[in-house]
Amino acid sequence: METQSADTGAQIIRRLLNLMGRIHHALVRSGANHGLSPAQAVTLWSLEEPQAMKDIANLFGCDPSNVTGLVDRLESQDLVRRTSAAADRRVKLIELTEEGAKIRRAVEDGMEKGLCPSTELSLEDQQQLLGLLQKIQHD
Amino acid sequence: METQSADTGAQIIRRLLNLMGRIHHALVRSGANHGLSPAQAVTLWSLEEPQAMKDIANLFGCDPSNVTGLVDRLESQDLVRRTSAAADRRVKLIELTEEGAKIRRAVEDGMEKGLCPSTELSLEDQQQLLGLLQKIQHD
DNA sequence: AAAGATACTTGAGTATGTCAACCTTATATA
DNA sequence: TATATAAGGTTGACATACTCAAGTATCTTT
Repeated sequence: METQSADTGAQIIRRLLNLMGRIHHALVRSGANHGLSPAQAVTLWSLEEPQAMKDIANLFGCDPSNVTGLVDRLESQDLVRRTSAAADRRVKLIELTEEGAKIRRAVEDGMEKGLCPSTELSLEDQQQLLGLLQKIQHD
Repeated sequence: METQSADTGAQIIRRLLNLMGRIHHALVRSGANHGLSPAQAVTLWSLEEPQAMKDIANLFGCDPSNVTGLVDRLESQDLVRRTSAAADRRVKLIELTEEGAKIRRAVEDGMEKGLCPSTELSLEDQQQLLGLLQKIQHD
């Protein structure tokens, strides 16, 4: 029983890693169609809501100075804008420009076209999958 | 109905992207515990079986020349070895050394500890999830 | 007000990635 | 058979992505 459970867990991780590769690939590829590097595509993706630099760094698990460069390059393409937070002037909020939001939507569309569990699963299966994923992410 | 399905699909993608972040994070973090950079951890991970350079490039969706550098650095740490394929002498097969295999196993263990759907789902739910993931990956 | 923490930037250095040009080996076509 | 064409890898030049240590500006604590 114990070993069976561990086995299933390992298989799930393997499957998820594989799936992760496909999703990441779809995101990067769709971003590339709009002139984005992989890191830029991921950054833009995470900016549905404005975020502080430190939150982005935290999300990516990288050094804050790395985010400085990332945002610099996105800003020089007018996809993103730094604004100072009123409450704490140390904080810089990063938000999409109109152009950035447009590209983000285009990337999102491209992803759904390139990779669509919906097309591969019945509606029932989709809802079951969603339910299980929600259970995992109860944090 | 149509829109409900599209909605579910979008939610699934969002959940999976979130989960993807966690898994990738766990892999990178576990790799870092063994002195591996993110790209090196992913590369080692994909070498359960020996792979040709071009297969790795294809898997990562990157330029072949990039793989040259990756493998160079792994080889200089004695984690990986280039061997010529007998059938086609253009091809170079990359395989783990004993040391490389050891670290790969350690990384795998670390990942399962750091991130374990098994601990968050009942055995039934795990098997259901595995079944759904298998349906998605019928390729 | 002084000391310490937090958010971000800068500069130096490495790793990761692309592209174009090249060498070697296979394969196709004449 | 010869010759062209393609495929797998490497190299060199360059942009990007990353880390670390040090620095600036702004809170927060005492």
